[in-house]
Amino acid sequence: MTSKQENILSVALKLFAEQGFTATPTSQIAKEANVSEGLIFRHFGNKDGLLIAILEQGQERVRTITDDILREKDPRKVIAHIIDLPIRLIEQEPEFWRLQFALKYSQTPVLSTKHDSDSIENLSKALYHAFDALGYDYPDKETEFLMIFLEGLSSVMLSTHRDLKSLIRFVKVKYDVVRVSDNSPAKKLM
Amino acid sequence: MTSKQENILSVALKLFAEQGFTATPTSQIAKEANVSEGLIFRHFGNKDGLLIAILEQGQERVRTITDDILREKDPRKVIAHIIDLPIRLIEQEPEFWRLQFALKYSQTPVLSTKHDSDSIENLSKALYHAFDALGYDYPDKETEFLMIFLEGLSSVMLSTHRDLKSLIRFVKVKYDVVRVSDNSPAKKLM
Amino acid sequence: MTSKQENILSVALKLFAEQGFTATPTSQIAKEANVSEGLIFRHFGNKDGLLIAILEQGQERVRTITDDILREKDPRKVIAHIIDLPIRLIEQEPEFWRLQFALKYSQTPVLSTKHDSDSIENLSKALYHAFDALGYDYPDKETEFLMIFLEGLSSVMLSTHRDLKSLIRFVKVKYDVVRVSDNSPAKKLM
Amino acid sequence: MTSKQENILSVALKLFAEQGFTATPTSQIAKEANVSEGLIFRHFGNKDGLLIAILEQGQERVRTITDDILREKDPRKVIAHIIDLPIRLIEQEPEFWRLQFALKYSQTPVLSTKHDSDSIENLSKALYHAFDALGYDYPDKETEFLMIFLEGLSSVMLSTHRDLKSLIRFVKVKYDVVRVSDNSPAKKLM
DNA sequence: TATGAATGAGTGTTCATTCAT
DNA sequence: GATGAATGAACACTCATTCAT
Repeated sequence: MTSKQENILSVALKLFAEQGFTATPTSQIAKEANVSEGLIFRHFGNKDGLLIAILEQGQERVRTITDDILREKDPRKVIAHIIDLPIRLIEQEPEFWRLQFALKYSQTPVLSTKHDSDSIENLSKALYHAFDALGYDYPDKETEFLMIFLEGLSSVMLSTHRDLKSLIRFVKVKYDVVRVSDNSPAKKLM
Repeated sequence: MTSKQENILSVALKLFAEQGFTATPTSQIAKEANVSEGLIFRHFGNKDGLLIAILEQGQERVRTITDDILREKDPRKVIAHIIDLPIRLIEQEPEFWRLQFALKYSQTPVLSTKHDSDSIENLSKALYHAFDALGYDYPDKETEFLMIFLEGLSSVMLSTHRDLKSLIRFVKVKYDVVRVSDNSPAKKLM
Repeated sequence: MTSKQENILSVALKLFAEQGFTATPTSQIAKEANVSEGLIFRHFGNKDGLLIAILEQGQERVRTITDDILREKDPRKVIAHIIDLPIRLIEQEPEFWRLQFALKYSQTPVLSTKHDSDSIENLSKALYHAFDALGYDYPDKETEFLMIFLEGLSSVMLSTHRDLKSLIRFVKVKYDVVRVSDNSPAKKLM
Repeated sequence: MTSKQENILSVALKLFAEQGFTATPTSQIAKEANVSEGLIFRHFGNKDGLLIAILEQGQERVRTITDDILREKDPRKVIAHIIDLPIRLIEQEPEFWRLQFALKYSQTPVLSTKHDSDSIENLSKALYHAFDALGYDYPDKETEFLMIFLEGLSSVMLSTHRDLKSLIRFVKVKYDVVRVSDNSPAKKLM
């Protein structure tokens, strides 16, 4: 991968995230990447190809993080890590995730890219096993519930500037996956 | 509002939801609404004006539903109704909500329409009072948590075809806002 | 001529003068004249018809002024009056003349309206006779020269905001058609 | 400047002069210049940009002629050259001047191009010095008078097909800036 | 007489994509 | 590999004009 290629990729990700995929002309990408417009098509075939390359590159980076979690054995730690996942991922590369969410609802046929469904599937399984190991009555429902909450959490993180750190701690306490310091008022919940 | 105007509005909502706002040409709207393209601009000024008209019309219908909930006094019923809200709203007009979510991430400046932030704000307050009345230790956090879950729930309902009825029941049981039938195994959770 | 018709005519003249004929939409005329757009077409057939009505109405008013001059017998007074003509006409209805000049170069096929060529022809003849009566060697050339100067004068009056009063006086002195007061320095010219 | 660019420029000048700026669609320019419509916008940004390019190109050519005059020292020759200017300029590029005059009255905001005001300003100064050097009592008025006549002369040349050669000779004799042949009757005027 | 909803041809402009160099 | 001139199919939008009421 030449430096020009990298350049195109990172500029395009930034612009797609800021302005949207369709609203970003290839001419603007070329200009801001200091590259001729033709080069984009030489390397990525067409505009969709460019988007796919960005998505694949991003998912590669995501996998390195989720794989870590999947290796974890302690069920409480699994749950805690998964609760931490949205904030970790989004803080690491907000542009990629903003684009990801935008595409999800954009009805662009390109969204037929595998998405991140594989990773999600694996995380769901890990979460199920964790809830099961901890003796939850309905580990499947608990899994679904928490995963959907995290989906919402990601969504809110991306569309507002709210500080969600304390909420995340609250959730961990709720699931009893964090050591509660004595001076913390969070003792009995629900 | 003439019948042609109604026609334009409903066709546009359908197409915007299916294909996205920017990806839908006004020419297509005109053709499918059996109307000249110029008429769209005569009535709504420009394409953004058409979108805004659709959004306002939809929010009007949303308000009639949320207003009902805000009149409810029993805290358990408030919570139950709010949990039911996503499925109620989305089943009633899935196209409107698909469009709403798409716009949220589309970076289109048009999304500066107040959104449904007013309704959400009011529902949050009602939820807070309900949790407070029921003696929850951290009603603010509980509110935030549940609202974000519901955000995720809506998102999932729109992007997949999963059946979420049983999950919703599970959540209601979790919050103890539904009469649990004897043969139901859901008694103690978490 | 109903009051609505008058209204359309005067609003259209104003707008045509300010923005140009082609650049002024009939919709704007209708709105500013508090009249439905259809009415314009009912009365004047089409947009060109409206322009022609404006032009004819204006030329009627012009003729009443030029006819006065044509009745004058004293050659010096004829010349003086004709020199005064541009400023008199333009100060009286600047909008009409701005429109007239704009049309002259606009290549709009409508410019084939007789223009004011009749009046100009008659004024030229009167000027010729005046110069002839005063013993000018080349009354035809003098006439052409002065008429063209007045054309330029009109043009400059319309396109700039220069004060041309003193120049006009200078021209009258040049042609010896005004009583020069003793304290005036303009005694010998050229 | 590629040959296609030149092509666009010359075709556009011709059409703008013949039909007017607003009345000439870019599609027609493209067709007659054997060029895709998009190319016009690639090179000149928008239709106004095309007009500006035409105007600047024309003014460049004008300056080479006026600069010649400004180098002249003999006051009589200065006056004679300036009297000759309209016919020289307009015969050289009638289309450019027809366009220039059309724009002057068109109320198009594009006319804010400096116009040829610089050149005119300089010519006025040269004329003033010439009249001054020749001992005219009111060189400023004489300058204004002649400049305005020339404005009218240009206007008439563009809007009619009259032959103005003999009038121009008459004017030069009037200002005593041309050698009068013996058989010419024009000796003393006014 | 007067309205205003409706039309449809056209206008300037954008943009992904191609291709000769 | 890399450029940038060139294309052509769209696109949002305008506007004179018609017509039922």
